[in-house]
Amino acid sequence: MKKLPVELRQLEYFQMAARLRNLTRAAERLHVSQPNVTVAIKKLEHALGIQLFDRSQKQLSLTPEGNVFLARADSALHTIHDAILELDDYKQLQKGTIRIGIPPMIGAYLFPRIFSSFQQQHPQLSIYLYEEGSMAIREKLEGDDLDFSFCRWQHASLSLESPTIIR
Amino acid sequence: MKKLPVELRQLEYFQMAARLRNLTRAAERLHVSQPNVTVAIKKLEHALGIQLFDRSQKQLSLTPEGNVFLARADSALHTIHDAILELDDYKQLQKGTIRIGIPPMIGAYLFPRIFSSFQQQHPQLSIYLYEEGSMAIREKLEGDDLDFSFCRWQHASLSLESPTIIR
DNA sequence: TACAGTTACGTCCAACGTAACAATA
DNA sequence: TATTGTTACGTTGGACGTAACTGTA
Repeated sequence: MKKLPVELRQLEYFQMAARLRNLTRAAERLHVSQPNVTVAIKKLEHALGIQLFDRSQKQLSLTPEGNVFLARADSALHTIHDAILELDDYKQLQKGTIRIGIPPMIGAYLFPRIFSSFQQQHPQLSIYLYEEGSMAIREKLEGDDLDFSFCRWQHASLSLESPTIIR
Repeated sequence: MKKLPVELRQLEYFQMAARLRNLTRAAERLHVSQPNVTVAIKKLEHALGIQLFDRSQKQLSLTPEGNVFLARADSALHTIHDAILELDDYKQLQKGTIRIGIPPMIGAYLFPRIFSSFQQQHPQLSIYLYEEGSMAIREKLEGDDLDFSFCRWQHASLSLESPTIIR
């Protein structure tokens, strides 16, 4: 595997410049001085051995190769951005509280075993257990007062359509 | 869009360390000194606010979060790697020669118009035109002596199965 | 003691901002 | 002349390697 001749910052500068078609405004948005954007993109072009922008007009535009590369840069930056969001969720889960709704009938007989084994695996998690009837649970779940619940009904409302499986 | 707190080099170091489960050997493979790998990964962990490696054992291993992040890092690095390969192809095309096989019958009547408009759009490309019979063209194509051809036959050989469309 | 990882430190490159310059409408 | 991009330059943060230190089989 050859070493990558590209820097993430260069990709970000290029992405912004390509979107705004204007180095000055891109620099403002990126909170850096304008020459840095010029230089970063020039270095990127040199590293890739290809011209990304057409500078012949007043309004700069992407070359065809620039367009190709932009799509890839978008994808890579998006992937990294998502990874960070994903880890943020993870962190929140690690120190957070899980609010579970559960009907008394199930809760009394089935839940204790699950609960104690879960607590062993995730000692940093607090679990708040709401033992209530299905209708009350449904209301709390829709109001985001519960994270999830064990219960069952015929017609789920639209706001609760995506099922989540946690193992 | 918030600024990314991550560097590509950090991702590369992390990726190699995760694969080899050994910072010393990772450093060798990456052609950098071993402390740099330690520091880079620590900075990455700090930037992400999460622990990527379990260092409690002799042989280090990924934490669950580390595994999650590795998949994303792999994806991002792969995307950028692919982008560079794609541009390399593009560059080769830009300064290269396209070798086209075409049967005389088609070539004489249909090709001149296409050829001249293509030359206008890509003046840097040389086109070598081989006007021959289908069997001769097929042999040259399979031997990589032609880039593509216009012709038609019943049973294409296995080495020519992937069709390419260039517009 | 051998091996893997961390900490400390001095060096150097490259990213930064400021400022001067060039080009185009 | 106003606007946008480029070139020049001095400063500095951070990535590097060397070396000393820590911890564990």
